[in-house]
Amino acid sequence: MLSERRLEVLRAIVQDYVGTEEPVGSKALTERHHLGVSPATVRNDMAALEEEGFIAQPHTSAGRIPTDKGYRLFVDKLTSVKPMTAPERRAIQNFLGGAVDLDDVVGRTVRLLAQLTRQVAVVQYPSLTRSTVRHVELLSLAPARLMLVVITDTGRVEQRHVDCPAPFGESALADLRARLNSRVAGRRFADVPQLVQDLPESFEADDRGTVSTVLATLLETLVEETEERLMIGGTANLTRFGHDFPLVIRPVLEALEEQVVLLKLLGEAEDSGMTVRIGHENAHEGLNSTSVVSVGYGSGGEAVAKLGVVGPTRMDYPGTMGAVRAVARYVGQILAES
Amino acid sequence: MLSERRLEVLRAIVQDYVGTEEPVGSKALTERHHLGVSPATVRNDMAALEEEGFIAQPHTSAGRIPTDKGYRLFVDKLTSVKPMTAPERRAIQNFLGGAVDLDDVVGRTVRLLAQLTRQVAVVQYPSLTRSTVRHVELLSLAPARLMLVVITDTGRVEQRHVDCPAPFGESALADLRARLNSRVAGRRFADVPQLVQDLPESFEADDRGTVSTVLATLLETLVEETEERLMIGGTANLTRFGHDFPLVIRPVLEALEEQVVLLKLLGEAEDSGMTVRIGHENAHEGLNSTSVVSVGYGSGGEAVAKLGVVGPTRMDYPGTMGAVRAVARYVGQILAES
DNA sequence: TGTTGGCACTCACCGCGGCCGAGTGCCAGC
DNA sequence: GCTGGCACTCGGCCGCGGTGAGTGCCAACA
Repeated sequence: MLSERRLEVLRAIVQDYVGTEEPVGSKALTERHHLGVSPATVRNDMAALEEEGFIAQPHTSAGRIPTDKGYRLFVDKLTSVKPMTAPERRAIQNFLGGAVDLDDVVGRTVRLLAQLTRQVAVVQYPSLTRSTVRHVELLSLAPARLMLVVITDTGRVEQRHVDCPAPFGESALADLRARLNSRVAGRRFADVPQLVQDLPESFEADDRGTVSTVLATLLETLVEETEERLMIGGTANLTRFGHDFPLVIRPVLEALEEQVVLLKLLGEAEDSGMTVRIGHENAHEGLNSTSVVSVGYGSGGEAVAKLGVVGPTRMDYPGTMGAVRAVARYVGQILAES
Repeated sequence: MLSERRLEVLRAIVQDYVGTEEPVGSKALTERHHLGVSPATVRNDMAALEEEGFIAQPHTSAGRIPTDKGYRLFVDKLTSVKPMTAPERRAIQNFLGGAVDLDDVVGRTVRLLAQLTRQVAVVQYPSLTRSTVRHVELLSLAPARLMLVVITDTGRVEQRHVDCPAPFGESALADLRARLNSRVAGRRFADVPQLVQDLPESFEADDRGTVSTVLATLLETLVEETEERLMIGGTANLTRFGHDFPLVIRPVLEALEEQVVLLKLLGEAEDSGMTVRIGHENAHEGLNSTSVVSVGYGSGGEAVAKLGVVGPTRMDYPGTMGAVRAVARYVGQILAES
């Protein structure tokens, strides 16, 4: 086990490196922190920390920088989330309070988070898994072509075209529309599949193909609708990455463009509580030199979606975690109110 | 006026510089292009071109690079749009053809354009104002509460609640729905107001209030929902900007995050035909070292929105313009079909 | 055993100077 | 008006040594 002082040294190294972006040496450490020991002692401690893999030196004769493992220990044991100041909290509330609709809430949240943390912000739209179907509408566009419109209780409207295997009469259409609505209206998305399962059987043999096609499209729509969307912002902050950034920034930009990657990233985080993934802890290769701080947010006690930031592993963890937590809390409040 | 050969020299300089990203000298020019004259002659021509401000030299003893003015002349007079090859066109069609809804069309278009041009792609959602109405749907939510859904030919769906002054029967609803659609379906938004003007008169006195309310809401939707949205992609391509890119990339990223800036950018372009804005021709300062190639697209002959790419002034103009034009054309087709 | 001062060593960084070569402008000749 | 020749410029590329921050090791000390 590492002694108390050695942990203190690690903490000091992390703090200095995050601040200066340069490898930190033993002498500088003793000067900037009152550790009460001489540089020589610190050197011994550093050697031990390096032995354990918490820090590394980029060149033989240079200072040390924290490794992913070092940051991990720092985040887990050596620091605590830095709370926002009262003015900051007020500013957050004011800014988010001005939102007019869901898109606006998410948009403002992204901008706010990017500004507060000076990093790339990612906000997932609230999950719609608990939404219900308000109405399903079927329109005939051509003899064998229908339009399916699904309206949810959250006011969302989704629309799809359906190419029928066979022409479908107006009366059959009206029939299907009526039966469909009587079954699914007011029901939760998740329940729709079994509610409509046996519907084709009650139709004429000629029409069953079309009915099945319509149902398949409906189910597909619901699945897609519950699929999570997200918004990102603050990509300009990537330019603050460091000197070697041309090489680093590209895979990050590429990863950020792949919503799938980001959704997986957020999905891997814990449902409740804040998650910090550091460097190589991120499964995606392009994000190996970044850290992701994420947390769930929701209108009630339960998280309906997640938000977070992506930044260099060399980031101000306490401050970032504080900002992420605070923003998540206030977004939850706003959602609960609206 | 510049002689024919001097224009040829300018064209060669642009082509070489775009390819190599390095200042091009007189000797290299004569070697790579069969101009039929010696380097000395080319030097004279270059001096003249520099005098006129079409090219410049970064250092006293280096080759020349085109200025914004040089690129402008190149685009206007010295080149033509490079058409896509047949396989490319097929690939575009296949890729866009797989889209399931408007969001998907726009998303695919952005990805496609970014990939084809290897630059940042910007696609504006079809504007409502220039669209036509495909269908208006009315649903009864409660005795005196309706839902109005407007579906446009571009696949966009807008939805509103209507609180009626008086209860409205199902038959009257069906009647209104039918008459409304027979009048406005297929018509442009702009024409809707006079088309429905006298509609209330043909209803029972009791229902006129509701009909008027519905119509008011419909008109309001058409007017109010002109909010333009857009999608961008391919920001990872910004890393191909050049060596000095850390300084250049940041304002570009910042500009791209401001949708207002981009909308203004596209708005400034001509409504029909392709627009190329080179370097300082862009009003926004952050985009002074980029060129923007944009074009309108639409389901019919008329443009309903714009799309384009943002890249370094040193870009392959013929190729980029070809790709932008081709994508716009096929997106228009897809929208018309769906 | 842990801490400290001393000391030799390493090596990235910086500034200097010289060389090289691509590219230029000018000019006289065809 | 084109061409070859020529002197000149100057950015980029070594190779050089000096500098200094930082290290590891060791002997001495509490």
